[in-house]
Amino acid sequence: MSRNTKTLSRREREKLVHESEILAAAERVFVSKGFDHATIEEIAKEAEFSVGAIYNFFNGKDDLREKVITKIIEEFLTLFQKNILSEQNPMVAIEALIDLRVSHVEEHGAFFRLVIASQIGANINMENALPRRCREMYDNHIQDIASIFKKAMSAGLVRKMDPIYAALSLEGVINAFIAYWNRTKSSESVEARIKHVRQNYLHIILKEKTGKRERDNE
Amino acid sequence: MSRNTKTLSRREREKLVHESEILAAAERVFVSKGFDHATIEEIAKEAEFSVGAIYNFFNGKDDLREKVITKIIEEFLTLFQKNILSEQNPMVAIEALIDLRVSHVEEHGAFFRLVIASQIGANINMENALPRRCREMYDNHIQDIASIFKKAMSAGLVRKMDPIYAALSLEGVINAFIAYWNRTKSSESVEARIKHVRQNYLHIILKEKTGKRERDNE
Amino acid sequence: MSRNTKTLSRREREKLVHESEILAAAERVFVSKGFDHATIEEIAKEAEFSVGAIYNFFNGKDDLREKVITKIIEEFLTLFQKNILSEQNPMVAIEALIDLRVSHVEEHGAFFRLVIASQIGANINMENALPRRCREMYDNHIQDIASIFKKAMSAGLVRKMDPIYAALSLEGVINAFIAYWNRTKSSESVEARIKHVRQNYLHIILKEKTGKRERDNE
Amino acid sequence: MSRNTKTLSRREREKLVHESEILAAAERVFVSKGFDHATIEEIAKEAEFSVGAIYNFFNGKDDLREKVITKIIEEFLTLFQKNILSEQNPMVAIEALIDLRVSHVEEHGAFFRLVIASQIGANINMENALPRRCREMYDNHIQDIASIFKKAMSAGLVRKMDPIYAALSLEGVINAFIAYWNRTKSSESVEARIKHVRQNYLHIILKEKTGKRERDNE
DNA sequence: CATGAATGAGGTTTCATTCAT
DNA sequence: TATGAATGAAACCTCATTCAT
Repeated sequence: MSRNTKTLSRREREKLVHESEILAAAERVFVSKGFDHATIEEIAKEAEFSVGAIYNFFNGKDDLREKVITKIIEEFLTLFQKNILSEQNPMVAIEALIDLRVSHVEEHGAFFRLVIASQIGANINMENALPRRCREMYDNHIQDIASIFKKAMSAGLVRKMDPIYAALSLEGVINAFIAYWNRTKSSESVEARIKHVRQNYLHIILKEKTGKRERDNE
Repeated sequence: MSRNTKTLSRREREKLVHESEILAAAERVFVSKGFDHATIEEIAKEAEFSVGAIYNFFNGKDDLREKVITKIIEEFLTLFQKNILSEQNPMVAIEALIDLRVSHVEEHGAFFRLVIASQIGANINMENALPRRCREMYDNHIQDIASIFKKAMSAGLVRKMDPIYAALSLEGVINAFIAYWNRTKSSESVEARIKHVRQNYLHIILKEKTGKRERDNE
Repeated sequence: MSRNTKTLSRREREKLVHESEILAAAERVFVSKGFDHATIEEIAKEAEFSVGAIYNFFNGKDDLREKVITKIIEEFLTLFQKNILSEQNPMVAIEALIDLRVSHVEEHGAFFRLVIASQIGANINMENALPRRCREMYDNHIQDIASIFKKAMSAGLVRKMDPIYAALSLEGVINAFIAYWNRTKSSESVEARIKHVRQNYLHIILKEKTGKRERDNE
Repeated sequence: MSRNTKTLSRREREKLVHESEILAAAERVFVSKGFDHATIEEIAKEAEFSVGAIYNFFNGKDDLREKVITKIIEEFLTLFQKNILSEQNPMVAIEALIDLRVSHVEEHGAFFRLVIASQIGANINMENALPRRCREMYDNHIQDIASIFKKAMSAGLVRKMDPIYAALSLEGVINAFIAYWNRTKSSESVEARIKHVRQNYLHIILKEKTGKRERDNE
């Protein structure tokens, strides 16, 4: 904390670089093979390190798995906090969130696949579960979204409902759409996908004022 | 077909019973451990059979996995076709579907955990994927839900949108809620849960006629 | 011994028939799969009996193996004793032996494949070896052939050499030729094959009298 | 090719040594137990490695089996090509071949037992068969022997016959003798054995010139 | 006797982890 | 630190044999 990146020795800097190279390689392998079918050897090959090197940086496969998940979530949440939480206008924030989620999954399929899939398996057994810290971060994230919705409801922009469920709904809808696009191997652009979310979910929950929205959909 | 159940010999009948006992045991183990962490030995123990017996019924672990998933999906879809598809009134059908999904997951957590988790992992690699047949069945199921929505839209009961996305939304919302309840280890009753889905999603997509709906929510 | 086939009860007669059906089925499976890759289940299926039935007739796979080998050898030796040993003229006997060996392998590939292959593996370890009794029978057989050669040598028909090695040579040459025909999937007639043995081995060991033999070869 | 043995690192050199140690151990176990009764565990123990190590070098038992056979054949054929094929005088070459075969089997029983047994079992089913490459090598080997015989025949040293069958005969005779010595647990010296082959087969096929040969035999 | 489902010992194979160099 | 060969526990799977019906 007190020492920033600039004060790190070459050794320390290289170590960080190597660590993140391994994490990136592990992510690729995890995503393509699934956690349990990924092997350390393959990760090592992908990272262009030796098997032993992996163990110099991480305490085994499980640790690697947790760190990969944590890294992906943290990256997403950093973007979320920077771009969405800071936004004052709740509707703009919600639109930006949809944007972020859809494009993030596009260039970073791992988030959806690993994190959400892990979360679904959560509370099954320890081995498959998300790291506790990630679950907490994710719960906070849902709370954050909920508070955006609350603000939008207070402003009369969105129909009244339990903000938590509103947040969950948005998550669920986006996940279902993404799964559908994956399943059908759809090749729509990110923009087209975002439009689908807007027209088929977001507009629905908006408070109608003029009936304009509905015409918009057609 | 020409020989119905009554004409099966005791041997044949017992074999069918044993097969379904093994499937049930495998489902329990798969659900509690996840596919990859479940072992044939544990499944055998759970089923109160020997390891070898499992292999008299199924062609290895992967076959067992596919058969379990298929069985669960088929059971769900049978209920769906019997109780929901036959329903003429689209709104009643949608309510019944929510009912079915929430209560099915309650007493049969496997559906959600295994099937949905598999589906999400689908298109990653073959080993984790849903059997092709199940994917087709699931896609048909989505189409069925979509056609219910279409009917509801034609009747002016639900806001206009792409019926496929409406179906996906419903799926996604229910999944997200269920995941949330799992995560928070919520112990709400099935009725309470169904009510959440109604108030926080279903009512939203209904076409407002009198403004009655919104008052309902509070 | 004192009761011949005619005095056997239907039960006993059927038992013998079944036993020999199983032996024949086992031979077919052993020949096509090799001893170790043959399974009792497959033999049972081939014999159109249940697995359990096999065990009513034989004391397990190993017993079955020994009985199959013994049966094949005995059948061959019965033919040998009837057709060759009784022959007074040694050259006729030798020709007849070549005839028998080549045509026997043709219609009964098992002899060559199982017995000879077993014999080669002999004295390696008990499990692969020929049953002791078969080895003794085979050794006697070699002695019998040797005595035919001895007679032929005494009569000045065949060049002088150790009769045992002469017998072994004949066996070896025939085996090598058969292996070659198998390898090249030759489809020559039995007659052509017999002619090969005559021209390329038998004529060679004959004592030349007139030089006629050699012209014969071309 | 560009890096010769001398440029291999210690690691690489050790790996090659270990690989050949495993091959040698596997050969010993295969020879004493037969392919199907040999276990990886026993091979590992014999090689003084762990079970897993075997799999670092070979792709399973079958691969190991093929590599062992290939190695033995190649070693034999290398000796054959160096010592026999280069020999100009065909009679010297044939004598040297008998020498090589008899002494090779003596100190390397594997050649006879594994390779010949495999070859005999060949065309039964894939699992027992020789690797295709070995079969081709063996066929070439037979051709090589045949061409030596052809030369000897052209030189008027050996009676005229089909050179291929002459080669096969030599193989068959040697194999039959070896099998006999195995069966009778003969403890004759290599020299004595070679003499048997000469007197009881080789001399027979020589073209008589002076009648000297025949006197030689007695 | 006939049946064939059930058994479980024994084999094969994988792969996370260690450790000497 | 980096390497990658070696390890061995743990999983999968087969099939000879048994035994209740």
